Amino acid sequence: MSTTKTAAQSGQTAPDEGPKLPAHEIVYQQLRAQILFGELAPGQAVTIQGLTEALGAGMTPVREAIRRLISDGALMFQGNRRVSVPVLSPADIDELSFVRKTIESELARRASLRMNAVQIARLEAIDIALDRAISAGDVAGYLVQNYSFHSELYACANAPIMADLADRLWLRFGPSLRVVCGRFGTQSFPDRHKDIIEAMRRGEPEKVAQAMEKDVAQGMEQVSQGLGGTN
Amino acid sequence: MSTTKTAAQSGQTAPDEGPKLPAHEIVYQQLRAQILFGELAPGQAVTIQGLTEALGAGMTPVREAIRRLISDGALMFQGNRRVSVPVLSPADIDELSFVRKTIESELARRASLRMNAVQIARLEAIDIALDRAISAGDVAGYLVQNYSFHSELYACANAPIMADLADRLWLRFGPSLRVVCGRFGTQSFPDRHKDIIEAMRRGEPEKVAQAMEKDVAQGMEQVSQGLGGTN
DNA sequence: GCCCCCAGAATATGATCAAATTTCACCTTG
DNA sequence: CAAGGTGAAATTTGATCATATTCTGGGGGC
Repeated sequence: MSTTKTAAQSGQTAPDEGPKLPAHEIVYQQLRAQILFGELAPGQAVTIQGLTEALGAGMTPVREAIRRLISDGALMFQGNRRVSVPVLSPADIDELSFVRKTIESELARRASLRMNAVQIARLEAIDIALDRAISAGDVAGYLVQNYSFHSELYACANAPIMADLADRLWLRFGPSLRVVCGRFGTQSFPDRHKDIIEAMRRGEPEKVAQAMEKDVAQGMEQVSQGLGGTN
Repeated sequence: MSTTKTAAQSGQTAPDEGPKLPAHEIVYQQLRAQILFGELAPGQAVTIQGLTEALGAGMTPVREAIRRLISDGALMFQGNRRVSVPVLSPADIDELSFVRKTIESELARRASLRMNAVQIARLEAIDIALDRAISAGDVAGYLVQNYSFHSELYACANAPIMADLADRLWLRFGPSLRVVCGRFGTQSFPDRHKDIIEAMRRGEPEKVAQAMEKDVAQGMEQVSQGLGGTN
């Protein structure tokens, strides 16, 4: 009768990594990061068994994570039980560009109506880190900081559905963006993030939205150009 | 709708029956239809084991289907491992309305540039069936035909990403739409579908897009009004 | 060159483990 | 004495794993 687990959860405040979140969630986050930041190339095949040993996880969590990512558009169900990273066509990029421009500019508009000085400062800090990554030619760092900038901004918009949609869209062009940056580097940006921050400090939501639309348009244009040659 | 079990091993006499699609896909489609057409109410709890016996399927297919639907926004992961049908807040409806207006009007515009007379006729046939359902007070039929109208239209737009997004959005307000229709009936529509078809025959994409935007706005307004009282 | 057979991977099942909510008895309190 | 709250046990439900089955694709034999 005294065989109950007494030693397990005594006062441990657990320096352990998250014992709280389930395995399929961890696998999902890991795969998501790999796709967002370009560790998986467009067209690359993804197998369940490959991931089970690569991530040291069981089969069921990997299966569920893959299902979610397929639903996100981050992975593609190539008919015959095969799963791969999607390759973007020019038409796909065109669609993504349209949707991103409308949704993300609206998110930026809404965020600008709610952000306080502290939040804007945090955004600026991310942008500075982004500049450092560009100067250093750190492609991975650039991708991470660029995503952080947008993600942090959208988190302030108080619009969970649109923020979720925007997040999903990033998963679709993450691999391709990585390819383009690896091919041509990270320069060639007249940084619109500065415009966004400036307009935010002035309290001009329309200017913020316009700057965001330009930022998105530039980004998608770069992807379009970069993929035009080959692929 | 008592879905009898053992839909998996249908006889080999019918080659159409579906020996090709896996079980988790079937479960996904069934659940998707139940959500879209309001067999599940907002706020209702969804359990894995409940679905396994209700649909006569195994546990793994049900789990994967639920993951996909959570990713679609059709189901909600209520923190402590519980899954339920989301309840829409007014802010949610506002977001959905904005996104639907932009995406679906663009889809309608693109579709109108590509549709031929046969496709338009098919659309009109759906709209006639829709009118019949309204006249008969057939709420389920109304929901099905209304979805068919939009779905068929978007399938002609040659824009898979946006069509996919639109489909996902429908899953979010399907249950609430059902509640509203069950509460107030299906009348009160000055039918914008007629305007869409008319503008399409005339070859006026902008008119088509505008009519679609109004149709969406009316629909979301109705949901907003209908949910205002309770819930 | 075509067909059959085999290997490998994905799908599906059931069992087992862990967690959370619920139930219910017992104690405290008005 | 009755009513309400607290705590642990029990049931319900979700998560994970090991295993069996099925399907796809390719290679060898005819």
